[in-house]
Amino acid sequence: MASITINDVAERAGVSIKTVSRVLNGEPNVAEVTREKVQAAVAELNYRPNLSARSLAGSRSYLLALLFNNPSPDYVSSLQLGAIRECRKFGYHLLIDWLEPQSKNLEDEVSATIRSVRTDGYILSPPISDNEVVLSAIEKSGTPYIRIAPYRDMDRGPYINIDDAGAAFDLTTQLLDLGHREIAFIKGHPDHGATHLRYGGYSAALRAKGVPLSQDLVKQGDFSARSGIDCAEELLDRRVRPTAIFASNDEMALGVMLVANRLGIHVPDELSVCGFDDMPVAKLVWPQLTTVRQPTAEMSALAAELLISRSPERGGHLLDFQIVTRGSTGPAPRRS
Amino acid sequence: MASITINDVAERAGVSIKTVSRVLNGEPNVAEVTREKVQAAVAELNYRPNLSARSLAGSRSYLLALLFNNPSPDYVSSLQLGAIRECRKFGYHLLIDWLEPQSKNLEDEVSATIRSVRTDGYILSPPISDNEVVLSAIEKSGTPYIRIAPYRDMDRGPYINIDDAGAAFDLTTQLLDLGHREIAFIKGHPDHGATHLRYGGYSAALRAKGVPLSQDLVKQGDFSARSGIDCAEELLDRRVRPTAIFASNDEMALGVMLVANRLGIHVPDELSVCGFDDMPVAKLVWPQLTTVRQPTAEMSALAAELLISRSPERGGHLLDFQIVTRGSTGPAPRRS
DNA sequence: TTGTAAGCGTTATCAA
DNA sequence: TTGATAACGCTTACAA
Repeated sequence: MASITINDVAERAGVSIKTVSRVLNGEPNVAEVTREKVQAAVAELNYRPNLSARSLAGSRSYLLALLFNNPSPDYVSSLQLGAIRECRKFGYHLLIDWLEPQSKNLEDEVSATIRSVRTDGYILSPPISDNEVVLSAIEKSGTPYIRIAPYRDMDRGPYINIDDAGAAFDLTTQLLDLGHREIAFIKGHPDHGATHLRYGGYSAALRAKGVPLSQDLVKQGDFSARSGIDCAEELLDRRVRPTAIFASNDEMALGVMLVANRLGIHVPDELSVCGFDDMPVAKLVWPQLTTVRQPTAEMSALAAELLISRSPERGGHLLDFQIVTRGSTGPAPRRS
Repeated sequence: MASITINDVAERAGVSIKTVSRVLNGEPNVAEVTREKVQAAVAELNYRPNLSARSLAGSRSYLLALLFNNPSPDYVSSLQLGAIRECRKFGYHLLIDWLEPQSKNLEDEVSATIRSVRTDGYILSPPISDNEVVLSAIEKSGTPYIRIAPYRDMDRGPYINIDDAGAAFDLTTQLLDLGHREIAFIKGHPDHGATHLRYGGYSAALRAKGVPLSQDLVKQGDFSARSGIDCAEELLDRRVRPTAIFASNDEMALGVMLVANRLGIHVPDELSVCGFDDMPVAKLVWPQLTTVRQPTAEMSALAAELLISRSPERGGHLLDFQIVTRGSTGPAPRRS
């Protein structure tokens, strides 16, 4: 049970522990022969350095933390996988925590965590990316962090996002080009930056084509399928229906599809529907959803990579999105 | 930036660091006055013990790890939340890792992780719960572990599950009582214990009522909605259809509902559908799914609690399930 | 290029 | 009931 330590390796290789440490950390100024001897000893003993000891003695903990509070398991899960994959590449491990923004002692919880477990960095996913309490607690600790898809204070620190507004603009324009004029929009949760950016893109596209924006066609959802259902019911259960509904994420679009189905409204002949995110659910519904693919896992992987390489420079990393046209959108029906 | 250590607390309280340590760990033999003095100092300085130091010096790391490889983000996410909640109660933190069972160097990956980051315990979720390589690697390290919903070697160590077979038996019986005789079954991924147990319950129920089990009505899925769609197509796209389909999880049941929808088959009048798990998706489809509710988050919370309290005794903890009857099941249609 | 010695912030040992 | 003092397994100065 007694585990193998750096001393065992040093002894076996016939060098000092400092030299073993050098090899382990890829430091320069080690003779090639010595390096090989040490590596051989490490391999023979199947030695793994103890994380706690490393963390206590040195300046890195080989731990990253992902903070989230997001109603979409698909989205979070995708972020987790991207981060885990990247962590593994570099011998890092991922710690996760669910934060409750409306918790009264959020500040305490966060700062207690920060000071007891010193991770090498935090990945903040929306809506935590814009949470002032969390941000300032982390900043106070001096720990590096990266925000995924933030909305405010863009020059506050490093972040990763896609051009949410541009994507919504493009998709809306595509609907307009198909002849749609009554395009409804279902907004996401107000705490998420994407909500505002996507809505901005939608309204800009209408404006660009000179189509008036009617508040009757804009509904407030919260990114959950449930809210998509509720909003769709309001939008579709009336005399004059929109010819298209742009739900600002796929889960809400699923809700729309379910309602359309139930009401016997044919998609896309009578109603075009599109979503955002290209989550697995987009390919399950029939017809499959026209949506925007964003590289979720790549975003968190990049975040992890930046934190691990210790080069998270202030400023943004903009990744590419892609409009994915599937069967749920089509030409606007002619009004009788 | 220099963080507050146990020395600062000791100085402020006018005691030795050992005494502070005693108070921190709730050890006996500390005078009440002393205890209060120390607690006051801790509060004033807002001191938090350093995890790495604790882990290095002592026998606990205040870290738990959840291992998974599961196609259902809903399920995994629910397990994570249960574990996180419980961890927070006791000042623990949760580390997660995605394992690839078919990876050639799985053994290495697991044992490397185990020996570099010494967690106080592992929570194994299906299908990892039955992975021999992972199990023996953990056992070799002497780290406690708890299996969620395992299938084999039940007396190998502690585990937590529900009576999957019993639940499937009850639900199948309910369908039989509604008059169904042609009840199709969609199996889950073969690596998951639940797959075999649920199928066992289904067939036992048929046997109990003297209804012959037809292999034509049993399809092999993998717990993904996609596979539910594929199996449903095979089952429904034929002259003589089953009158009910029991999908062994909700995601596959969603697939079935989508296909039925597409084919214009009315649920539940022409076809009864039921699922298993009572995931959020069960309430999204229309009609809502009849399913089995299992306390996923409670299962992982219990696992965490047992590991933290260091009392994971060999043997099982059986939690209650509940049949949830909703609109997707009804009396069998009369054959013309 | 290599090694010695001093921490890092806790818990464990053992004596007072 | 308390407190010196020695680990724990590493990294970081600083020498050699």
